[in-house]
Amino acid sequence: MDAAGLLGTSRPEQIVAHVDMDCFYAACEQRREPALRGEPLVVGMGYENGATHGAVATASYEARQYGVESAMAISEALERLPRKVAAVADPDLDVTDAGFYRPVDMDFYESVAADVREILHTEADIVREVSIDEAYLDVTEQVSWATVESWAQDLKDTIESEVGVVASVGIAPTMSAAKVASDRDKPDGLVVVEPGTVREFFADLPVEDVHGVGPVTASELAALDIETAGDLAAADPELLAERFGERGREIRRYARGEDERSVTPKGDPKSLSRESAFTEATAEMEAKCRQVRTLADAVADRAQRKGARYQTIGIKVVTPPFDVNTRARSLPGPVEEPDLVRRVALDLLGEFDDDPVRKVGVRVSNLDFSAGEQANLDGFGSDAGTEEAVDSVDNTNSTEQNDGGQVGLGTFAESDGGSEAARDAANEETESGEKHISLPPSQTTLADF
DNA sequence: TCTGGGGTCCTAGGACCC
DNA sequence: TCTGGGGTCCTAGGACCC
Repeated sequence: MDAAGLLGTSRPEQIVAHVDMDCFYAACEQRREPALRGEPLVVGMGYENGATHGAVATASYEARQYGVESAMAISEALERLPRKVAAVADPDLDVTDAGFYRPVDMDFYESVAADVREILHTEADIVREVSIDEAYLDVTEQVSWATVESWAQDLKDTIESEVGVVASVGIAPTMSAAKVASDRDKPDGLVVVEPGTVREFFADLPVEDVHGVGPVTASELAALDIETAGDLAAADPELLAERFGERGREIRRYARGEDERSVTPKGDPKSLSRESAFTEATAEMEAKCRQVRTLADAVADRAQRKGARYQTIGIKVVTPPFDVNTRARSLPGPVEEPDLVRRVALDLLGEFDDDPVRKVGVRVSNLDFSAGEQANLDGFGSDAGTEEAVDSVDNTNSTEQNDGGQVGLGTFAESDGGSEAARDAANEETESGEKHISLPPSQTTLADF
């Protein structure tokens, strides 16, 4: 509609900075435990001190020297880089070729990331956080191409002196180029890609470096003799579209330095989920149910803290060797009802009764953030109508929410007016025998689910 | 190399409606 | 009874990102 939209690329050059913390989890551990600085250090997810299961979340550069990479199984990492204590005890091992292992501590990393974020928001007008350790900044209005490098150096210095972790920064006229630039000279990198040089900058890079090209696409591209970003930039767009759909055109545009995206702050999440793996695959229903209940409660709790109501509840079940199954069920309208998350998740899990399972997850999606405080009132009101939890297992805190004399909340009773009638209607089958449920979207008494 | 946890977007098929 | 075509919503899976 507006001129910028019609003109596309002719919009004035943006100046985009991509800020990427260097092996962030490891850096946080080193900040907390300075003796770990300069040592090979592995931070493991699903890992407990002294154990061998889990996967590498982050490895320090010293640990990477030994071939330890992120996403690698801890067991394999240990083969390449033994634990220091093990090496001390074992005469066959060299203590100098050993390292330290720590479990992930997200709460701590979050607190460090918050400190970094504060600096980013102080130093840039527009910030888009991509993950805990990465963000795009739009600094078009505050610096020029002539001054951006010293601005970036100041930013890096500030982060290091105030927070104690190191960032790499890439500057470019597009987001995709800035991202690659921040990675170019890690650790402690600072790379500026001037306007007009983006395609040239990409040309010799392997296709995997292009945003949106993962292992699967890369090997399919290799079969087409497309191995560098330059090859991709020069490839026939129709051929790519045929092979990869719209994404094919998109990765080609990125490789050519064409990226229309502008930096916008991140909006509300689209889904919330929790998952966790069993130490080894189990077919035992009781164990699976217990896990799903725990995850369902955790997800519902997060949704509540974020003020999100959800219309779809789903599970993920990973069966050996590594088959990912998802099941989901949508409700007539968004709700905030932890008990429902549990019941639906357990119900969906029923399909996998006898299957060995290595991992389960619970997700809510179709989120609605519009409710605000009304969600709490709704949630409370509907609680009264929902009968006791089906499985009466751990009801240790069942006493709290019961009466409490909530007369003071009478003001909203009006808006809840027709609910009881609607409820009754919904719980009966229509005369024709169809199960036609026509609840208004805000209705939360969905006992049938 | 048997593989953690939290997300996003895209695609394809089926149901359903007009 | 058979026939069109378009649109939307839902589910499931896949690829990708960090």
